[in-house]
Amino acid sequence: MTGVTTAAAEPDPAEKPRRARGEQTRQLILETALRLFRERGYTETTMRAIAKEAGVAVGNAYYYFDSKEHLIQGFYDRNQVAHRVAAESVLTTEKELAPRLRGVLHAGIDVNEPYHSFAATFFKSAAEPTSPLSPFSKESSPAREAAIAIFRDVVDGSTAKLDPELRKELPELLWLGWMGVILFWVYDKSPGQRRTRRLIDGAVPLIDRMVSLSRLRVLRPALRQVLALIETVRKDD
Amino acid sequence: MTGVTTAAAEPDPAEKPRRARGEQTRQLILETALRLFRERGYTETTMRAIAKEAGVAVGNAYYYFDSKEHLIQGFYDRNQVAHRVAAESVLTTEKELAPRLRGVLHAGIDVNEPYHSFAATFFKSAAEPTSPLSPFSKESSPAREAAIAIFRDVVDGSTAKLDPELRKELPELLWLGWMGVILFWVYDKSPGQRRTRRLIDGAVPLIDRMVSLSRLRVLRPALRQVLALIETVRKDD
DNA sequence: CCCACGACTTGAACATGTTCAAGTGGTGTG
DNA sequence: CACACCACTTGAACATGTTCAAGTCGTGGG
Repeated sequence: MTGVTTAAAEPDPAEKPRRARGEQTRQLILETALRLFRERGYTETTMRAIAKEAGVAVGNAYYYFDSKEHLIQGFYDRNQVAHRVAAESVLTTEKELAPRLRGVLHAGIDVNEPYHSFAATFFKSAAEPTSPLSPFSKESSPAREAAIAIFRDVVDGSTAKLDPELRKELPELLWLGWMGVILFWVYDKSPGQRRTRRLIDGAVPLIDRMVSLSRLRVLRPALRQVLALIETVRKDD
Repeated sequence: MTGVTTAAAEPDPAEKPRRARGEQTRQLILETALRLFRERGYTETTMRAIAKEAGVAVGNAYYYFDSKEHLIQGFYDRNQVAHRVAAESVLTTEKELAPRLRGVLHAGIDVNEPYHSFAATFFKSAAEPTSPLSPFSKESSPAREAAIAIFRDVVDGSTAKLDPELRKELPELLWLGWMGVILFWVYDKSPGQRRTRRLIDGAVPLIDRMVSLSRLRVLRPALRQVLALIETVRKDD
């Protein structure tokens, strides 16, 4: 917008011949910001505080990040990677669909747990459809794809037998469900967010059962109907 | 919070002995704000502009509304009532579950349609869990109950035969689904939001079918499982 | 070696949501 | 009728995200 460095960030190091110094400052600002967010919360952390703490001018932060919200993207990306790592062990150990899914979901909550108190605060940023932080936005596309890939792994690495059509759609559906869990989690005020844990433990067997049932003859038309709906809705414009 | 008039608003006229003048000013400010929101969008409308246009001081707006976001609650309540009215005709005409539900959902979109462009802008306000504007918040409880009541009407006024347990839970589940539709609608950039219409037309028969199927013996355990999950998750803390 | 370019940095200025101490005026009471 | 109370109103002051014109400085080309 302002002819300034795009927010594409880390996963794209082959852009302009960025001098090393610049990247260093960028990281410094990001680190500082995330630390302050963790320590004081998102709203309570002012851009001035971030700049001061990082030892730069406030305008400098805006040279690297289009807005305060854009700093969250860093958090976003980081957690995505952490989720992948945390899910690793279950995905190599378990072979059945249910425990694989359960493990991945719990791992996701584990990873986010330390940030629950302020995740809620900046969650609103992600909710705005026009925001680049929205999980459905173009800018979030890489992170989204990476997240969906985890669920593809959950499905493909499992022994579950299922309709090929469903198999194709399931990862994205599970990701959507995961978004729902996150939404629930953000609103969850129970101690340790145990309601979210209960939700996961209750929903996984249910999903597992429904996936099994979907092979029943009586349910065949229903399944086709579901898949047709997805198809219809997905078509843009 | 500031010992100031609570935001309970219109549905509670039997509060403090509010002088007529006050209520008048309150309405004036609200009308002006909603008009400007519609004309220029939410973000582009400044509190100063609202005050100026309404011919009052900016501080006066804050005497009646705790924040700019609180002005949205007015919009919220109003649309709730409009939805009820718009749904009336289908609910008296149709007797089958599917068309009743379909009619109510389409009516809801109809009512919101004129505000789509800026609904997205302030949607973020509603998304923040701590915000009184959240559909799950205590403050939204009356509006939420009213909305659920519509869906209770959809179910109870229909000829559909269903498990009594499910019957009890269905209205709230349908409301939750409605929230999902709204979420989809907010993100829907297709012309006239036709994808949302397609979603409704596709999902309603599906729900109808699933409700019917739920009476099948094979699916009995699955239904029980669903209901048990709801029960478990609902328990606070 | 010098210079020009452009990446990088600065901090004051700006826009806007919000607060607050100081009124203003109508009304019920002595 | 005068007074005190209190609902209501005011606008300047404040906090904070964001912008921008003006630097600073290292580096590659002449």
